[in-house]
Amino acid sequence: MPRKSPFLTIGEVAARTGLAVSAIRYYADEGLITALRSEGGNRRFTRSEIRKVSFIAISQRLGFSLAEIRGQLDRLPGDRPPTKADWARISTGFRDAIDERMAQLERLRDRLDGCIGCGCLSLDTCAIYNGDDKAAALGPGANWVEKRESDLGRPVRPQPAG
Amino acid sequence: MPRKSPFLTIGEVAARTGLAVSAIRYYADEGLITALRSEGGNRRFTRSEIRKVSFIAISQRLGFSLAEIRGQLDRLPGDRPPTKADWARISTGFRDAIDERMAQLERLRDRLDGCIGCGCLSLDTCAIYNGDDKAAALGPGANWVEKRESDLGRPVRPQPAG
DNA sequence: ATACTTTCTCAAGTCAACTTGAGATCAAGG
DNA sequence: CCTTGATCTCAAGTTGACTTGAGAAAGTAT
Repeated sequence: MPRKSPFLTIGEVAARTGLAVSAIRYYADEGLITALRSEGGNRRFTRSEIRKVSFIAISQRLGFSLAEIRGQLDRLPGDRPPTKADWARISTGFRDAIDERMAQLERLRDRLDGCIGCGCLSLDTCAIYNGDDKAAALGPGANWVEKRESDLGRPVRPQPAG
Repeated sequence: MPRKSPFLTIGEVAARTGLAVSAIRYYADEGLITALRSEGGNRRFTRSEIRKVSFIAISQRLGFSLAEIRGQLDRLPGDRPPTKADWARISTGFRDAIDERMAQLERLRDRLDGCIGCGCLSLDTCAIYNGDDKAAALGPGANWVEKRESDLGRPVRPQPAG
């Protein structure tokens, strides 16, 4: 084990963050975090990189993709270690994102209440599916409120399971 | 185009739900929905299958995986078309799931407020990451509140961008 | 110097949820 | 019957976020 250096090995970063070594390597290769190199060529990380890894892990928990996370990390200074203020700014963005997601769910739930009443669950009329964030362009009205369920015609045979 | 039958072609199901034909086929192959067959071997769907497809699409919007959705769909009767009550029961499950997700986010947000204050974002101490739903087993305290950032030692060279 | 662990580089595999493509067949209007 | 468009099967490709494996080199304790 490496003794005493301001730099951390990939294994240490992995241990500190609880992630797999391969994940850390992946983030470094993707440029999400910065890896320096030892004389022998092994990756070495500054402590501030750990914070970035933490940021990545937490953001993923909130449902952000690595692409989105990259966008946030790009807002950090590239020439100096990020300060508390730098991180706080991004944390605030987090809070906003959470609030937004919650508001979305709340709208969804309200609409759902109506849906439980009507029991429709039809894509074209369902308020959940056709929220304000995405409107599917659909054909003429589908009638999920029982129109005529008789009129059997063509014979059928069950699908061979598989 | 098929004229007048209580059964729908895969293309009609796709058009009604706004999904791709390949997606419908995939769901049928996976057994999430039931496909009957025409004499010639083409898939034929009852109207209630559309509702299932809608259910799948909506559930995915709420962040459920197909595996979870399958679990819900399995609760529907296999021998008869689902009634309004059957669907309402599942819709209620929806509502509960949304409420749960919202509660999770709310806890997250409250914890985040503390984090913005401390500016930590450290995986082992961060309240967001170490929520009540998952506790990472980590080593002895990582000190992200600046311990000693001096003591440079081993030389390093930047990683070849790639 | 030896032994042992860690890390390295690639390449390839995994999983979910589908999509795409090839070549053949079905269905329906004229 | 013929033509056109919809479907069929089966295999393989796609994307995101990694993991796994092989074989070699680095790093550290003794």
